[in-house]
Amino acid sequence: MKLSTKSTYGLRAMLAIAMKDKNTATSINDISGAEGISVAYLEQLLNRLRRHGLVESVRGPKGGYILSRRPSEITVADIVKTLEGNIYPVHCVSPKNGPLSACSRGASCVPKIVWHKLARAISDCLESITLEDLCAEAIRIKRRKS
Amino acid sequence: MKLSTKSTYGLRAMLAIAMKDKNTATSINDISGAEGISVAYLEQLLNRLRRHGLVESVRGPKGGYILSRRPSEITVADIVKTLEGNIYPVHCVSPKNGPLSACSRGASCVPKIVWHKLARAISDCLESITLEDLCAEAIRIKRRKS
DNA sequence: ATAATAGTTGACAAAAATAGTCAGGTATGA
DNA sequence: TCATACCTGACTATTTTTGTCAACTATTAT
Repeated sequence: MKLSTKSTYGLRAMLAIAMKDKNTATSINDISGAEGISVAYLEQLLNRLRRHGLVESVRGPKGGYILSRRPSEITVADIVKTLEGNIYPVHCVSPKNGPLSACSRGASCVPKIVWHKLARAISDCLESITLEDLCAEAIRIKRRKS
Repeated sequence: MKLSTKSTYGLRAMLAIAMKDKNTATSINDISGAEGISVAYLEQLLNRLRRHGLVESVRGPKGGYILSRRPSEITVADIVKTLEGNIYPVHCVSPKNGPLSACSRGASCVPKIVWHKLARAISDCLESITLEDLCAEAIRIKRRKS
């Protein structure tokens, strides 16, 4: 029941990009320096986020990444789903297994009730938090310090 | 963000034990046959559940396992915590890291807000479901079939 | 007693996932 | 045309998962 570093690093990277002016791209090098994550690993993560349409890249000098939607339109669930592959705690409740999520144990599988509830709880939680929320919190913390 | 088979198998085993009369022990062999899980692996899981006080063992012929508390007093969270080690999606929000869960990133770590909320959502969900609930559901399903 | 049943324990091992690294490539602006 | 910075795929070490196996201990029926 662990999230991998992909999600935690990915969220930190996305937050770093979101905190900048909309027109200013954030380079991997900047993120690496600020967050202490290796450049090569960040490349992998941001590439994935770009292919899933969460960020856009700007090449050349002064290049980097910008959000492809407004911070209020990007949820933590979007980021986690992209980087972990999916968000489901047990594969039998993944939508891939049909709309009624039938696994090999059939419809009378009682434990599946639990995993469905859990999947819903996780989904609801992560979908309720946007990058805008986190930016606001970051600004609040910064202000409190000064 | 995956639960291991330890949790899914473990819950099925616990449910099998809970479905039997309180005074009748359920052997690993029975569970293995009914659930299609290997005897050797079940031994590992039930041992852990016993050491954490969720089941008691009865040795010798007609032996097996019984619940050490009433089904209404055992939650899915108990089982998952025992078998996965803990229930926290990110180690930085584990209580081991102090009451305020300080990680190396300190108190001003904004992403931590997310992981705390997630940990709470998961915990609340799994703590709200008891073995009694699942037994009731199993009986309901069985009745519907006949 | 003793044989059969059934839990106890620790060590071992294959397979998969994680957490990166690395080399070489492409696009862009000064 | 050079420096910056993204792009891509392949590769690898480590850790976790998912078990297996062998030998042992306790209990009951005969």
